Amino acid sequence: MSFANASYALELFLDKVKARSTLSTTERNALLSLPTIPRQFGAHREIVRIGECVDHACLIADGFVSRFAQMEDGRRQTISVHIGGDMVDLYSLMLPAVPTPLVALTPTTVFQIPHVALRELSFRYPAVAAAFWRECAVDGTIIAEWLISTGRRDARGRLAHLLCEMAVRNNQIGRYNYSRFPFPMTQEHIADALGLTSVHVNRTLQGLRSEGLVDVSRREVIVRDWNGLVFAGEFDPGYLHLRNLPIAAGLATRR
Amino acid sequence: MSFANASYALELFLDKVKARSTLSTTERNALLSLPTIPRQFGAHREIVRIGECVDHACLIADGFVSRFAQMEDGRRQTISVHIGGDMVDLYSLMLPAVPTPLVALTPTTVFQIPHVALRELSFRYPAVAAAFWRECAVDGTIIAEWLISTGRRDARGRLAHLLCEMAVRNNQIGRYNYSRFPFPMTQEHIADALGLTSVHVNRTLQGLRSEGLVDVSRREVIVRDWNGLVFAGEFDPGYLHLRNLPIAAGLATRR
DNA sequence: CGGGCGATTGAAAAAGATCAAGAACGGTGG
DNA sequence: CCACCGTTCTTGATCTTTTTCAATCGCCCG
Repeated sequence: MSFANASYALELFLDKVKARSTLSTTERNALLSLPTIPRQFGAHREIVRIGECVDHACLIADGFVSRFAQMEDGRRQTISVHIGGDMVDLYSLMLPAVPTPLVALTPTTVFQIPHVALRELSFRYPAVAAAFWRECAVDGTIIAEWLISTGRRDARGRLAHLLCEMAVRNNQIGRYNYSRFPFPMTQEHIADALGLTSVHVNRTLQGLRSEGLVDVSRREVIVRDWNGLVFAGEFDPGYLHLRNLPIAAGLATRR
Repeated sequence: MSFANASYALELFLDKVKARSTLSTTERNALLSLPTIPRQFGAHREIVRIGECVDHACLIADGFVSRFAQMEDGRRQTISVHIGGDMVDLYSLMLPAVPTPLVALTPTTVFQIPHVALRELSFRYPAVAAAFWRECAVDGTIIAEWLISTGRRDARGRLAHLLCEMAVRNNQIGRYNYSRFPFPMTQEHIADALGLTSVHVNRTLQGLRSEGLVDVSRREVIVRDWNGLVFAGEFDPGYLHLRNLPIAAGLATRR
């Protein structure tokens, strides 16, 4: 089954926006009528290049995308990863010069939405402008959470936290549940996202499997013990700002 | 000399906004007439508490403030640090529930600006709204840069990067130059900002000093070799989005 | 069937954490 | 001005985590 059509993607995005902001019917419909330019990207293709000055934002319909920084010696740090329904670079409306490139990890369908259209929509409906602004703020809190994880958790904790986040986000778009979702990152990609080496990710993954917490393969994640994984990652989903999260009890909480 | 008056603080903030957005005279004046509620905080006092739902943003006039996350076992990760002229939590306009507390490291003068006033201003002047939104986006890129640093640089690189950033930001508010600026963080604070232990920060600091790059004390930073420090931290100030940065040649660049 | 990418393993080295103790510093009260 | 106290800094020794390097394995795809 294919998820690669524009109105479906816009609906996924709207679902997420609705979980964080309140919009009237008119505003929702206006958002759903945003113009879109379909684009296909093969695996490993760059969706936006560093330095480029973009005049559109990218809405992912299907696929898996990551944003990363690259150092001169080749080291990489992934800043965010994205799945269907994510408006990957809404912030580009305010900062059109791309600081960190976007790459497709799997074949990906993207709908480009012109900045002019987004601006016009925000101008006509202040509530939509606020909602967009709020989405950007949430993106910031997610990056902050990654910083916390990278700065203060060991490899096992970081891995568990990342997997929990991806479980919840996949669940939110309604395609999958917590116990099993697609996960096309290589161990190298995971390492880049967690500030580790792929060798260490490999060994840590084996640890999580042998603890009976989770199985991670190149295609998908199978969660064996959700509460255990949440505990290992000290995962508290509040930072994702999704209302009505059907999370099981026993979540770690930060003081 | 005291920097603790509201119009001076607003001017500092406006200077930064102007470096990133274009505003008309009317808009600038409107921004400068924002109402402010002065607050004083002693060292180690919490400026906003976690979980609290705020109805104002905090503009720092004078002092040094940090935002941090705390784990259950007491480990801390600092997410951002702030100096005079920073509107620390503009994002709270969109996400009023405080996810990470703010603490004063030194005696600090804060001017609280009511959300209603900020909202009214943005409503009347769309360019101001855009400027605020852009400020939030820049805050996000700074956090992303911290993530990159924490994920992919060793202790020496992280330290150098942090010191370069603070040099530039202090310089931007026009009080100090690159070679010497106040820096009231303890080695423990620095460790919390870099995802290290204070012991390791201590040793790394000694390394930087013996390399002749920089002297860091509890009061101030004295930069001995700016280019060397920039190189050590692979520092490229672009992410701060400050126009007309009078940076010396020889900056590291990311591909 | 072959090639290539990604996963896996082992051994050794390095970076950083931990623990514990002592020195220096900064501010306070007498 | 000095003595004292708590905080911060400094140091050494040791332990742990993670990286590095190098080799092999295995699987998927053309």
